[in-house]
Amino acid sequence: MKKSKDENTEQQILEAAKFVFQSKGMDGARMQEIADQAGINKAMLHYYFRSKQLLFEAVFNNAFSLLAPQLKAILNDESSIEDKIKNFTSSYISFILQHPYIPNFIIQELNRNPDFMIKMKENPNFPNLDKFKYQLNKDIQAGIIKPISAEQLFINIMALNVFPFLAKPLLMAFTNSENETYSQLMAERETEVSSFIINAIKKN
Amino acid sequence: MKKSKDENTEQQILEAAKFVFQSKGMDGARMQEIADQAGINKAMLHYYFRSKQLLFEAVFNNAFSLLAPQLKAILNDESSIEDKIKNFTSSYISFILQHPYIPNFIIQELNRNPDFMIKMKENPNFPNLDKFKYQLNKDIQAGIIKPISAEQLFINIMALNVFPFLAKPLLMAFTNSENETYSQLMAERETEVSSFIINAIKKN
DNA sequence: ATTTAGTTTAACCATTTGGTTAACAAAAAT
DNA sequence: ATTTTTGTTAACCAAATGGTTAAACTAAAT
Repeated sequence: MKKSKDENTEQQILEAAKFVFQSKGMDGARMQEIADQAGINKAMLHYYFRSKQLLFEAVFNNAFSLLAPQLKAILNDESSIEDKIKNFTSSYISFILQHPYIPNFIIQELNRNPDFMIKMKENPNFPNLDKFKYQLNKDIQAGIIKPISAEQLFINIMALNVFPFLAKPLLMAFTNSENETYSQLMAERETEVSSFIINAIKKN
Repeated sequence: MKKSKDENTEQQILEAAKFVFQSKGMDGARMQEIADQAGINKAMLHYYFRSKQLLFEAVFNNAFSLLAPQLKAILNDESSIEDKIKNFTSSYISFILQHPYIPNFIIQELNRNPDFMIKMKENPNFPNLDKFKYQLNKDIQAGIIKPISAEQLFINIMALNVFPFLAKPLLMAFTNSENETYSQLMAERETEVSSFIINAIKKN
């Protein structure tokens, strides 16, 4: 069997497809551009992935499976609520530095085709809020944390972490920053965001 | 001159284009679909707007000029910081109910083509943070509010308000809600978000 | 009544695009 | 050594797409 050769090509295609799909979206991406980016013939894309749709789904699933563990950490590990918030904030920011296009890509494509989410949810280890909710309610009853629903707190944590990267062009304009100063703003958020959240929910 | 007729057609085109562009984006939108939606011949689109690009820009600018006043309110009116946060939160949520596609559309298209923002910024009455910053610093020095940069606070306010609508499909999955229960969650946020922010920044 | 100017349509066009095919190359298996 | 399987390419194809054109239609101005 030829192994090295085709696994290599398949990987090259996925790399190229990831680059093109994540920067232009499903509708804006062109099969020819992906082939050029991978340095191969366009027919190879169909040889390995059959159609644009299936190649796209491969890229999307890859991206989603990178994001999921980030979320599981905050929802299911054993640390305290306060530590979870701190850990999530700092790990999310370093995640973004490695995969800057992922959040935008996922949000954009989910809005284009919300059915994607249905398939994802069928996965039995799709993250859920149960543990986080239980833990939060315990802290609320113990009087450590002000009353808030787990759903709302989860949304707030996600919002404060993810939004600044989604809305980068808009926020750069409003805060009157260049690329560099905006990155600085984002770096400051690593501590800023978690203390903001903790101030909001902690009883004094 | 025939006036009523053509102004009507132009308006119908804009309505249809808004619908199609805002739900499918520039790349996903088809001129034929816009024409069908408007109930007219495809050639009319070019007669009135010359090209897909120009028609798109008309729709984009319309959308943006609906959003801008929302932001100006929080940045430039005379109320206290606390009131601004409350007002923005509740007015933003009712804005979304009237124009549910706008935030997604703007964020998506700005990421596709950040140069759009450059033209917008050239507008002399493009919103800026100066007044908000001055007002916030005064409150911080007076000891009413904990130290935080105006940029970070502004980002946080935007994030908490806008993100839940951008990430609706994702958050519906995580919070395990259907359309109806998710709308309820959003309704709760009208008070939830502003008290969350105020708790985070107010000195006790 | 006729000219004039703007509006609308059907038919058409060139290009782009996702996808296919048939022939060729290179390993593996026999 | 030769057959078979797998990988790769260039050329091709049909459908879709943004855009154009020339003719027909409409209503106001003369």
